[in-house]
Amino acid sequence: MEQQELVKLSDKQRELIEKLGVIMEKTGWSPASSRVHALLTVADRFELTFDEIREALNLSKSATSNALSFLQRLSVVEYITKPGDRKRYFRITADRVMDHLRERLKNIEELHQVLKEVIQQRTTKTVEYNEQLREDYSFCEFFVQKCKKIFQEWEKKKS
Amino acid sequence: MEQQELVKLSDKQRELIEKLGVIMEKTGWSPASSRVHALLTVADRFELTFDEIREALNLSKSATSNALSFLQRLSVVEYITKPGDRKRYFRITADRVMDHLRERLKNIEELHQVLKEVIQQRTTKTVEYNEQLREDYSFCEFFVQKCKKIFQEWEKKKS
DNA sequence: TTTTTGGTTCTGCAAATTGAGAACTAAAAA
DNA sequence: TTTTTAGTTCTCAATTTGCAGAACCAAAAA
Repeated sequence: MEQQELVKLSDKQRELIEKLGVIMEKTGWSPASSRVHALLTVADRFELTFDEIREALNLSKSATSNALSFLQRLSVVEYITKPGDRKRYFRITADRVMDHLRERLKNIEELHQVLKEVIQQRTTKTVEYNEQLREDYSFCEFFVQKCKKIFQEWEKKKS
Repeated sequence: MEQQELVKLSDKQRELIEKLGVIMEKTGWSPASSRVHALLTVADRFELTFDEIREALNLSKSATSNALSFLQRLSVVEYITKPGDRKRYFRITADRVMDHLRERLKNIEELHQVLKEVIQQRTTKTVEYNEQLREDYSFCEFFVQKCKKIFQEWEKKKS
């Protein structure tokens, strides 16, 4: 019979949750997922239980559960357990920013792939425009390759 | 009294419009905007009038108008006019891929900025996690800086 | 074996988004 | 001056999304 859990948040923390939340919403996450992620990022304890999260953000169980599944599917959040404790402790996965960017790079790789097909099927009459497209295509390639290098370089730097 | 305009699209072109469309929807564009953009990318003529666009995609005037305004606001699409012709000819703006990526980089810069605030307000008790956050922060910085270099390098390469 | 805990899934509603169709507008043409 | 053209804006209906609340479930505790 445990007493009421509580995650105390300062005004500054609440403000940061909103700011971070909006940034992640812009990348396509739902409001609830964005805020759960933000809460785990700013809270004083960085491992929070399901109920602590839902209480701190005033979410329903379903919203909390769905947000957590979503974030876990993206490998942005993981959970640990503690011996003799049935609860899960959710926390931000390390390296999440880099992984997130890697994920977004995939979108550009998709674009690159489709641009190739577009170029292949284009009429040869629009010479200048085709040149433009080829340039976009090469740029995608260049960019993706360079980004991968950036990731590698960073990993080397860390080790 | 001009005859019916027509933008002929092959099956392959229609397929590519859908593929490209989905990719752009993933970045947050509406279905209609994504398809207008895709049409302008794959059509044999790369400058199309309002009515050609709406007819080729079976859109309403309002959907066409809104999609075009949206794309013009992003500077992804522009229009030209021809002497003695009242119609506007819409087309894809050059360098759109790079500009699009630049735009997305801003999101990371925002994240970088907020991470700084998060770090400043964090309890000093979660030593390891704070280290992780600082690393994310530095990585953002590293990445943004490197990306800007990539853009510069590409521009130099072109000229 | 029943109850409690920690969460997931289902149902349904409210709000936001999207786009159709009609009304509108400004400029050019007749 | 009226009509036509080229496009914009308004209104509304149809989806879509996001989440609350309730029902549900499996494992542990009682």
